[in-house]
Amino acid sequence: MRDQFDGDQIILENALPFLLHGVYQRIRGVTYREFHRHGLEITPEQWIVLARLWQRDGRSVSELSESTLRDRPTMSRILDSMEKTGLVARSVDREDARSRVVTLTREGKALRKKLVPVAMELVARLEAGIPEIDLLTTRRTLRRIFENLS
Amino acid sequence: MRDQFDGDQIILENALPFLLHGVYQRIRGVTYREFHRHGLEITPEQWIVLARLWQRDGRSVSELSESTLRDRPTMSRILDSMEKTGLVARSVDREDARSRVVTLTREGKALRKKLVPVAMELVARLEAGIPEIDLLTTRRTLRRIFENLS
DNA sequence: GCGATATGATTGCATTGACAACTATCTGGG
DNA sequence: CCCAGATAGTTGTCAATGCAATCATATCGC
Repeated sequence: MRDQFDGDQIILENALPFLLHGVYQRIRGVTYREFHRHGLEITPEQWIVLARLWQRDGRSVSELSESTLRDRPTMSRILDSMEKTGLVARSVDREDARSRVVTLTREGKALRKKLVPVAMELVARLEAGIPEIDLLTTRRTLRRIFENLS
Repeated sequence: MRDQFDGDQIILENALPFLLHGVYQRIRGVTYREFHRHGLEITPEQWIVLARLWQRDGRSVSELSESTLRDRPTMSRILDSMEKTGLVARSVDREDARSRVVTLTREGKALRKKLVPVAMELVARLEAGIPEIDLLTTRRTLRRIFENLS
């Protein structure tokens, strides 16, 4: 606390929200450019959706929304663009006509082999030289912050 | 690494980029609503700009862009909205006609007394129950990741 | 002093994202 | 069986963001 506020003077450099935003933006930018450098016309947000569908294909929009931490309207539009570029298809759920089943196209499935190695390289790069214990502490702390704000 | 990829199976829950995004989104949302709950019609991004100007008033758009980790077009537009709501004013720099000097209005200055306590409450809430040492490790790790991607 | 180049700022375009409103469909109480 | 309320999804609006392009002004080399 005292490292982020000195009286009513604000020390942004030490503020976790500021750091988190900066680090995430940088990760996102590097990821985006790395995908495109490999000729993969995909955004990091679409990559998350693909990752979920590779785990288990045929999910609803709501389920994708929750499991990727995006709200439903956002997921709906991410799927719009993925449908337009031919990565996924939406069809009406036979058991509930309100619901849509999102499935990977052949192309969406095929991307896995290309994207996963790029993602692994990126993770290796961003974690380089950081002790495993610090990474564990960071994850635990981030999860705790998340819960604190629930 | 192995906690995020199991073969070519992806475990999003352990992926730092995924965690960072989720935590930041939640912080941003809570901050936004907390400001508005107090009748402060301000976005978290505008709050960062104000914090910088409270430290030292009269900065250029570029300087604000760099010190808040936003790109220049983004800063330009954040300033548009802040100018519209009367928080800041832009004027031409006397020493360099390309440059604009951004200054706080009376209202922009006055917000400090209201916003800082709300921000301090938020920081206390998000850090609640987390050992100081873990917060330090987390900050150090985030900075290291940031540098790794430079 | 002039032209090439660099820099500061803005604008255009597309995506992500929050929130509210709306449509379609389902489910439960009577 | 029908209506009220809940749920799934989409659309509208607005702000934040990235990238490319543009415009104005400065600066550097000759």
